Amino acid sequence: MPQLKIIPELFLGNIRVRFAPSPTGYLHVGGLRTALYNYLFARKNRGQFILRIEDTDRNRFVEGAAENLIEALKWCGLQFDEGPDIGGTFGPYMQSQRLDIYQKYVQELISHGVAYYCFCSTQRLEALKEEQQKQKLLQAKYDKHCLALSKKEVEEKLANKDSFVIRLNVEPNHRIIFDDIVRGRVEFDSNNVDDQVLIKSDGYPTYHLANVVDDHLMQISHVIRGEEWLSSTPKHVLLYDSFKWKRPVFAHLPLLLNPDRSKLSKRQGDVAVEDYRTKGFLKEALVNFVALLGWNAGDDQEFYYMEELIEKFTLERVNKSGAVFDLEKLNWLNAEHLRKKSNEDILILLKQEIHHSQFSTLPAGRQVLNYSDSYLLQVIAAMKERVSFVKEYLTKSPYFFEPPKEFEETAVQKNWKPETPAQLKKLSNEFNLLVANPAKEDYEHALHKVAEELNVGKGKLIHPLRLAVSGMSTGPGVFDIVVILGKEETISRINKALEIIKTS
RNA sequence: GGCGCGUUCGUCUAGUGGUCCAGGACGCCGCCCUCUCAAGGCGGAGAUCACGGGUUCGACCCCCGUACGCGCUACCA
Repeated sequence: MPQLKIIPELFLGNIRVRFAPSPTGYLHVGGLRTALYNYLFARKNRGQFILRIEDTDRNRFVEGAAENLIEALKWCGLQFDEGPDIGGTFGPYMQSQRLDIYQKYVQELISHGVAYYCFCSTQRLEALKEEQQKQKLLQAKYDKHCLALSKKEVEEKLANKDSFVIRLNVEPNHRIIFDDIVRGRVEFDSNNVDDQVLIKSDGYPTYHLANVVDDHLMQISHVIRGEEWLSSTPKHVLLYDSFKWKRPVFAHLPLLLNPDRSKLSKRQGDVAVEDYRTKGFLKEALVNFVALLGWNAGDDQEFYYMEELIEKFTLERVNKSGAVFDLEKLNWLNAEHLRKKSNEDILILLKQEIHHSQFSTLPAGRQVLNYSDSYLLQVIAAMKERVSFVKEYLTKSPYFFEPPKEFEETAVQKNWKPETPAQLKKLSNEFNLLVANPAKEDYEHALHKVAEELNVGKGKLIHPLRLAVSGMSTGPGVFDIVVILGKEETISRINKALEIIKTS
C-alpha cells in the first residue's frame, strides 16, 4: 500500500494541536521550539493551539511552574486558544483535574481485556528485572504475571485494598506500524513493547494513558512533539486502536543539542527561555532562531517575523536530525531584529534598560544630561548600527549618560601628543564662539578652521576630541557625539580631559 | 544489551538520479567605504556529501551492511 501523504488542506478547519508540557520548572528552549511549531502549524492552517498541563507526576510537582510556563509562552508571543487559565470547551486543561475521566476509560480497557490489574510488589518487579538481566534476555519487560489472576482473585485483592497498578496488555508477535510526517513509516515488533503501567498505584494515570485519552477527547488532529516520544508511540497507537479511536497524525521533532551534540542541558549553558529573556535577547530573535533549528522554507531567508513564519511553515520541511543550539547565530539575529526596529520602539526598550541600570538616577550637578525622549532618540540614531543588544546602548556608549571618568590607555598613547592640549584648547575656544545650539556642520567648520590655522590634518584634532569627550576610541562620528552632548557639555568635557590627561 | 531514530563546511542548513569537483547563512580572514568603531558592499578560506558495498550509462540523492551519535528501555514526562 502506498504511503498516505498527509495534506494539511484536507484538515482545514479541523486542525487542533497542543503543547503539553509537564510543569517541572521553567520553559526549556526545546519546549519553546515544540510549542512554536505547534503554534505555527495551527495558525497556518487556521486551527486551534491548545495548552495542556501534564501534571500527573505528583513527585515532580513544582509550585508555580505552570504559571511560569504560561508567562514564558505569552512573552514569546505564542497565544493559545484553549488552556488552563483561559478555559475552553474541552477542559479542564490540567490533567490532575481529569482523574475520573482516566478511570472511566481504563475500566473500558479492562472490560475488553486490553488492560489488567497488577498487584506485583516493587520487590518482585526488581527481582524480575535482575533475573532477566542475568539471563541476558534480549529485552527486559514485565512477565504478565498478574494477567493470569482470575476475576475472583482480582476482586478479592481489590476488596482487601491491596496496592495495585493497571497495565496495558500488549499482545505478542505482531507489528505495530504508524506513519510520522517527519520520519516516514516507523515499525515496531510488539514483543519489544512492555506492558506499560497505565494507572499508577496512587490512582494517577501515566503519560501514556492520559495523553491518548486527552488528545482524543480534545479532538487533537496532529501530535507534534519531541523525538524522545517516538519509542513510546507504539503504546499510544495500541491504545487508540483498542478504543477504536482515530489515530492523530504524528510528527516527532528532532532534538536540540549542546555544542558537543549531547541533548541540550543546563550544564552546558542556558536552557530556559527566561534565561535568554533576562540576558536581553528579544523575543523576536529567540523565536526566529529557534524556528530555524530543524526547519527551513527551502529558500535563503534567515530573517523572519512571526507572521512570515506562519505563512511559510510546513511540517513536511522539518528536518530529521538534531540541531546544535549555537549562540553565535542567535546573537546575530538579535542584532538584526534590534536594528530593524523603529527608533521609537527601541526608545521604549532603552528606557526600561536605563531604569534598571546605574544611570537610573542622575548624579548631582549633571543636569545638562537629561534623558528626555528626544535626547535618547538621538543616542539611538547614533548607536543603532553599533549595538546587538539594548543594554549595549549603555555599555558601549556610557558617555551619553555620564562624563568619562577614565580615558582609554592605548588611545591616549596613540592620539595624545605633547602638542595636543594646546590644540584642543584652541578648538574648545572656537567651539565657544559658536551659536547657542550649534549644528553638526557648525562643529565641523569650526574644527576645519582650527586645523587650517594650526596647519595640521583634521585627524590631529578629531581623535583627541573623541577621546576627551567620550574617553573611548570607538563609536559614532565625533561630530554626532558632540552635537548630542551639546556645546556646554562638550567644552566642559574638553577642559576636564585637559586636566586629567595632563596630570597622568 | 535490546529497540528506534539519525549522519552534507566549526555551527544552522539547501539539495528528492545528470544543472553539484555541492549553494546560502552565522562565525573567521582580507579588501572597499571611512575621523574611530560599527553597519554596508566585494572577495576568501572552510564539506574526499560518516565509511564500505551494491543498483544505474550516471548517486549527496535509491538499496544493503558497518561505524559513530542520540533517544527510549520507570508506578518521569
